[in-house]
Amino acid sequence: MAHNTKKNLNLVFPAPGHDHKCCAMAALMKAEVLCRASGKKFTDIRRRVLEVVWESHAPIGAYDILAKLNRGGGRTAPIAVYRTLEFLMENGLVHRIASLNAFVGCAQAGHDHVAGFLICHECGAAAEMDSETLSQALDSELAARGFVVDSQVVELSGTCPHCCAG
Amino acid sequence: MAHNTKKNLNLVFPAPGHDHKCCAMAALMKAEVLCRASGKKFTDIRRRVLEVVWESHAPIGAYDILAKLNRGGGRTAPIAVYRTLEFLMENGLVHRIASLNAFVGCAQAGHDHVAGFLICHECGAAAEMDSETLSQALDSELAARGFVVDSQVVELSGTCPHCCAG
DNA sequence: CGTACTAATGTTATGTTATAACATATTTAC
DNA sequence: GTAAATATGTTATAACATAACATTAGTACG
Repeated sequence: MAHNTKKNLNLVFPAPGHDHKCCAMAALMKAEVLCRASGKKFTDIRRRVLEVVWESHAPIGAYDILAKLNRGGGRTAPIAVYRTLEFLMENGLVHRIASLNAFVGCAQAGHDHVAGFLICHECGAAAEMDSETLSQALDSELAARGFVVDSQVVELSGTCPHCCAG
Repeated sequence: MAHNTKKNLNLVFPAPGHDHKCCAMAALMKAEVLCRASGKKFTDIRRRVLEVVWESHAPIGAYDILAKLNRGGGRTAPIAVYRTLEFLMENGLVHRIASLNAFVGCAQAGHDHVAGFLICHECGAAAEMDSETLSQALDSELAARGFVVDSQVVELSGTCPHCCAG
C-alpha cells in the first residue's frame, strides 16, 4: 500500500507576529455558533474558560486557567474548570494534551477530526496535525493484526518552523 | 514516497495464558546484564521496582508500585519510587505511558528504539509497537515542513487481539 | 587504611493535577 | 407553574509528582 502524506499533513504554526486577537475572536464566535446549532448552552463560564484557553496557542494547565479566571478576585473552584473543560472537549472546542497535562483550543472546531499534535518546546505553541490518511492507514494495518483502535494520543515535541528560523 | 508498514509493525500482545514468570524473569536478567555492561548499579530497590512493574503487562501507577513495595510493612516513600522509575527509564528498562500516568516494562530493553504503544482497555495490557519506519517517514515529512521532532508520545487505545476474540 | 568524593537512598514536607459527593440555582418542557 | 433536566456552587479529598536536605554506602586514590 502506498500513500503520500504530503497533502494531508495540514500543519500550521501561527507566526510570531500574527494578529492573535483574530484567532481568539474567531474561535469564540465559532464556538457560539456550534453550540447554538447543536442546542448546547454556551454559558458564561464556558465562554470565559474558552477565552482563557485562546489567550495563546500554547496549551495551558487547568490550574493556570483557574488562576486567570480568578484574577481580580473570583472564587471559581477547580472542579468548575474541569467540568467546563470536559464540556468543551466533548463539543470539540478544546483538546487535552496528555503529555503536558494541559489544554489547547481546537483549531478546527466542528470538523469532527482525529488530531495529532506538534508541540514546540521553544515557544510552547501546539499545532494540530491533520493526518487523517496516515492515521487511517495505521489503524487499518493494526486492525489487520487484530488490534482495533478507538482513541489515540499522538503528541510530537520538537522545534517549530518559526523557532527553527528564529 | 511509498512505504509498506506491514513488516515493521512488530506488535505482540502476550496471550492470556502465557507463562508470565518467564517474561518477568527474562526482563530482570536482561536488566541486570545491561546495567552491568554499562557500569550502572542494579540495586535492590531498582530490582524490586522492576519486579513489580513486570508483575503484568498492564501499565501500573507509581503509587500502586509503592503500595506493592510496602505490602508487608515497608516504609518506602513516593519519591524513592519516582527516582527509581527515572533511573529505569533513563536506562531503557521502563516506559512511561503519559495517557495513563503509568509505567510499563520495556519489552525490548537494550535496543534503543522509539516506541509507540497500543493499550487494550479490556485487559489493560500495553504492547510496544515498533514502527520505526513509519515514524521516521513522518518525522522527515515534518522536517520538510520545518518542524524538527525530538520526542514523541504515541499511545493508541483500543481492543487487543485476545480480547477481540475472547 | 583512611579520607575525600560520588552515587544512592532516606526523611519530611509540599506542590500539582483531578475528582467525589452533595447542595443550590437556573432553564426547559409540558 | 411545577416537574424534570441541566448547570453551577461548595467542600473535601484523591491521585500524581517533586523540592530540599540528611544520611549512608560505594569508589578512587594517596
